[in-house]
Amino acid sequence: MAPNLLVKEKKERVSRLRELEGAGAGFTVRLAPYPSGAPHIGNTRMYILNDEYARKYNGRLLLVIDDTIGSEDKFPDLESYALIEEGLRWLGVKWDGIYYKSERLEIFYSWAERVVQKGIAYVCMCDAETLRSYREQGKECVHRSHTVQQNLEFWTMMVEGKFGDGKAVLRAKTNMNHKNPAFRDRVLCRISSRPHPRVGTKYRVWPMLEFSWAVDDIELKMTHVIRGKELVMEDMMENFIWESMGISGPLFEHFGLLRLKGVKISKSKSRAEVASGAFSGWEDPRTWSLQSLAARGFRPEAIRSFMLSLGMSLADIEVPIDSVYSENRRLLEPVANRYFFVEEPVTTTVEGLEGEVVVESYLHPDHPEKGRRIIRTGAAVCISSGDMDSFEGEEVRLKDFCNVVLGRGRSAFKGRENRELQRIQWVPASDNIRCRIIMPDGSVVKGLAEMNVAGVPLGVPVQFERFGFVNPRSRDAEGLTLYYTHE
RNA sequence: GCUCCCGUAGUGUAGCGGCCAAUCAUCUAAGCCUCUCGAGCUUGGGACUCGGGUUCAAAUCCCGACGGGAGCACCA
Repeated sequence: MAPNLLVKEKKERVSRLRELEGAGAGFTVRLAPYPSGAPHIGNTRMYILNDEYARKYNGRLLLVIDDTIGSEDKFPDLESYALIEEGLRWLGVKWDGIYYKSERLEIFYSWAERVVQKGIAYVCMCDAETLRSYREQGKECVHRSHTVQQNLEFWTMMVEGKFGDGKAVLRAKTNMNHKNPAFRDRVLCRISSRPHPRVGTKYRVWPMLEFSWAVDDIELKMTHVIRGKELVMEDMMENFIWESMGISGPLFEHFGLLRLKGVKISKSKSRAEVASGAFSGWEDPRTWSLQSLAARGFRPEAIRSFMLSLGMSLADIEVPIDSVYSENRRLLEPVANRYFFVEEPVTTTVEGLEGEVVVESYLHPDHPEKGRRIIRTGAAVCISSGDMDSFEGEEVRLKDFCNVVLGRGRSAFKGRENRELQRIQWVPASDNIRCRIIMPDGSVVKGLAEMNVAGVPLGVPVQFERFGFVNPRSRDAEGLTLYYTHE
């Protein structure tokens, strides 16, 4: 190959994902969201990486809804299934098949039996506390020495409902003296009679994450598992089970923990707030759900390129949310039309101005071909109270219109020629549209926009000059409701 | 405490034995441009945690220290 081609290729390398060991034909990975609320920005790293690797290797991406029974404060709900698919579609993630853990209990049961038969799992009837303290002490309990036959019987009793909730669990027989206390005889299956949104009370024994995956990573023929590194312990469990059974499983790949500075996400809190009405719904920006990002006018590609820029680094990182914003701004900036908006308006009348004035400006200063916008105004205009506070008594330019010495109530006209003055946005006092803007923290900013905004299409972000990008969402008699995207 | 992981500019990231007086993005400073405190253009700023070792050669390999993070749930 010619050397100049090599150089070119090196320059075009734009955050290319590193190669995965053993990736090739048949490459299969999976996405395993848990349906306890809408998917949020924090979940997208896992989504994007799996999706992107599946594309890179021309492989398969399976969507496996991880809807086991969960816990007291983390349980599946029906609404979330749809929210997940909707969110993923918006993100541009394409899956080649969808599975539900809740439909695969029989498969887990048969594996559980095999595991018991192999002698690498036993039914333990210690309560949670005893179990934990024994694990800490490295002490074996009496149940550990039961025979395979006894364990098989106990297991059958578990499945048949002879034990109450929490009265028995299936545990892996790893090693109670394992140097890593977290690895000592972990629980594989437990009993919960809580009704499941899809299968009700049909099943009472549910697998833990690591066991369900020890099964499904084989059953669904995964070649690789790309997951956060908080799950390395689970890899160890899966590997233990596979090794004990003499089968080989997929390769594990991890990425480090990502924290977004300026973003606090709690799915369970969001769910509670959405349910109580404290949040307006899953579109409420405070949920940081994909639905809310869509409502704010984010481009899914911005999320994708941001996540890809982090790569597969194992380091735990904290990145300011502004990095995501600047990624999105890059996409919005060239296409978003510009309009005037004034926050908390105050009226001032330009003295010495008669009749109606027609003001023309561009929809986008960098793209004159997009056309012009026209504002017809009288002498009375509204400006934001913030600008009034800052510039009262000074000569400023009402952008594209005229220069005035700003005063409360009345301003003195200083000519229309374009001069180098502080420029401020304004709207005609008589002809404007009321706007309410939902801010990322859930607060509402009220103000007035020029009338051209009234006809703007919903769902297409625009820029309110010197205010920020906003996404028009709905229109009613009260005016326009928009979501604030970012600066 | 125990186990594991990580440590390149402010924040991320590339590099993974010589081409590195270290890439890119963001950030930041100045200038140009612009009827937005936007965008664009130009120029500049800023980093291999520390200490040993291996080697002709180390950001890259080894050891130790220090710092950060995660796991130690009958959640995922």
